Amino acid sequence: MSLARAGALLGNAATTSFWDLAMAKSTPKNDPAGVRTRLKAAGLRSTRQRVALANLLFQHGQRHLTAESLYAEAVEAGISVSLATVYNTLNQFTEAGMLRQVAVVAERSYFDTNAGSHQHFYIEGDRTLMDIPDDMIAMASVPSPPKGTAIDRIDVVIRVRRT
Amino acid sequence: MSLARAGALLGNAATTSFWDLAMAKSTPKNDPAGVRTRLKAAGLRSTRQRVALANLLFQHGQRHLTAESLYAEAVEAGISVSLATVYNTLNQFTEAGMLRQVAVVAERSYFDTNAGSHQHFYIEGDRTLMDIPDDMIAMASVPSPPKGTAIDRIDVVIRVRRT
DNA sequence: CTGTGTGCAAACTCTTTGCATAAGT
DNA sequence: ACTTATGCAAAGAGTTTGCACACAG
Repeated sequence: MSLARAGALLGNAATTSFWDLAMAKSTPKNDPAGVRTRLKAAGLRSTRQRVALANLLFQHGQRHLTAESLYAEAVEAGISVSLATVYNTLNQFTEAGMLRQVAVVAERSYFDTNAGSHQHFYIEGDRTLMDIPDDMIAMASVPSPPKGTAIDRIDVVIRVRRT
Repeated sequence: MSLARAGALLGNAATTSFWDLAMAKSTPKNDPAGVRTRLKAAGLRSTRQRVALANLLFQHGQRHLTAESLYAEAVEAGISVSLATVYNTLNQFTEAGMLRQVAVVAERSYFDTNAGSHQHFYIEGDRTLMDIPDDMIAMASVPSPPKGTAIDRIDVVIRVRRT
């Protein structure tokens, strides 16, 4: 497999986030963030909670979060929403391709507002994720998948600790 | 970063498993598997349960398992052990470097009897892990870690699905 | 003997679900 | 109106912990 192809699999091609798409498309007057438009496109009703959470997620520009952290943010922002709804919403957004779920540690699910294929640093002491700039990582060779299977995606997590 | 160095970080150097070490070292008469010797080296008492589990883990040659699957195996084999002890033992072995914990999905912890640095396929439908042969994967470039941190290890999971 | 390991059940964390109520289209 | 989403609490998975008893060194 060529390096170019391997690079593409790791997301070295420019990634387009949900947010970029939303902004590039129509932004009606009462939908400054384009969130309602985007929800409709995903077949999701624009409920108060979903719009509020989507705004928190994509407007505020936070990139990595857990259900608990988003819930805390919502409470902080005075949004009336239950933790269960936060979980449901994160799962629906993930299913709709607006978020990406990242497995780094067993005890917690991380969601990334950049749904494009890209890779992560995980800072062990901080329980924090950081994006790895696309042009800074590439695979030299990618193994062929086991017979009868096709590659869905490649996840690279570089675990670092404070020195 | 050179390719050679990047390769090493991905575990392209020959990896030596706990089992190989145990076999290479002393194998006393009443310890055909070398497990008791190895436990002592790790500062762990050779209790009936630990020896039995270690034998299941390293003698039988199973590579990837969860706490539940090891517990099921133990019950099957007629070993009297509790699920809590299986969890404790897996964690102790991991801490001692005899096992490696792999994060692939949020809902389950996988343990790998190959504690050396190497990478994995994850077959999504099957919830199954497969090792990637060391010489089949390499990074072309590895980003420098964030300031004030050092790379602990790099995990690559290639998610595949059946076609 | 002495101290560590084990078993059990209960606790805990994270996440999902059931059902009545609320709200979007 | 009609249907889907929400909130709450309860259930559920996976994992850890506390304490009395068992056992290895």
